[in-house]
Amino acid sequence: MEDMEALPVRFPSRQHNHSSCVNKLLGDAEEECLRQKLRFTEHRRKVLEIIASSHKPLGAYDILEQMNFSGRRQAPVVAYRALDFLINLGLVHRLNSLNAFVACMAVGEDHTAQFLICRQCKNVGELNSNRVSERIEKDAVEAGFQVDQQLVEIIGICYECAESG
Amino acid sequence: MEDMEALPVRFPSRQHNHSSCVNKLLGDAEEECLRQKLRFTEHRRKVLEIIASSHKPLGAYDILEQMNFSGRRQAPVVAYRALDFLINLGLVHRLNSLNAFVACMAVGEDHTAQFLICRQCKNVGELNSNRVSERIEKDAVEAGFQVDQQLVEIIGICYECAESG
DNA sequence: CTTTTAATGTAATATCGTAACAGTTTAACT
DNA sequence: AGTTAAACTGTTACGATATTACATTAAAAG
Repeated sequence: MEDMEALPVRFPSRQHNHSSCVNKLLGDAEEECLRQKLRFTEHRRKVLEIIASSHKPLGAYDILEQMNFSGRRQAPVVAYRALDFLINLGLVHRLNSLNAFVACMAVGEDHTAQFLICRQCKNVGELNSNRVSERIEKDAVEAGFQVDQQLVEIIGICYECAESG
Repeated sequence: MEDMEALPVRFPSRQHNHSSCVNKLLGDAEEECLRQKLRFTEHRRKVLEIIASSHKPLGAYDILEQMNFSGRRQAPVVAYRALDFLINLGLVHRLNSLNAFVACMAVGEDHTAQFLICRQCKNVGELNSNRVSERIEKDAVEAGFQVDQQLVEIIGICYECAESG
């Protein structure tokens, strides 16, 4: 018997409005930092803002380029430090197959994420399937392996790209 | 009801003898190249040999270092070209989370692989669970996504490391 | 108001990967 | 065999990604 619960999936549609999700994410970040007594500094806010403004994955150096507020070029490590922070907080995910970063689409939902990477439009969605993560966990354990972390990246064609040929 | 078939998993044990699997892999490679009329050149043989001699993932530059047969240092592109070839043939896998490469442990079995990466001993195993790959495929499709490729890397502690504390 | 912890600034460098192009070898076809 | 086409190699240079190290400043805790 299949599990019948709805499958939580988030894939950005074309007419999707970014500004609302940017605001949501910034709010979540502030809240979470307050709760955990962490500092949501300018760099961190800026990096989160940049990432959240794109559903296409951004490289660290792309982000860096957009950080030139003061006309001054920042050193790479500035971006990486902020990214590390945001990743630890669960606000940003790293896509290993692309060396790139995306904003989390399911903050605070205690989710395990599988990433859906469209090789045509380059958008990235998040499939939050507990069935997948549990299947992986079970099979790994059955194989004698204790799981700490799962990295699942699924490459293919998203719905909208498939529709429009 | 669970699927009761045995779960194919390959994780190198400590007393594992490499030389036999190196030979097996080289044989498979030759055979496959003959079948597909591809050339199994010196570089390709050497790179496969190097990778197969380690169950720990090797970076491209680690491999390169071991390619100094003629005393001469090879250019990086030499290693990358051979790696591309071997990956396309399914003899070598790339681990995206490590920027590193491992020999395939299930050549010719038409498998989908999930990698088990022990963060203690650094050995890498291969879980070839169709249940996992099918679960991913089904859930992605249900989410409107057409899957071309799955990347699954599982990080944790292998059986032997868990045993020995 | 001092201690100590966290974050930043800055420079340098390590690591990973590819582009471009000339030259050579191998295979395929008269 | 001789010619052509395709694949592979050698070499240089460079691009892209990421980290180390250390001095300085800002914030929180006592």
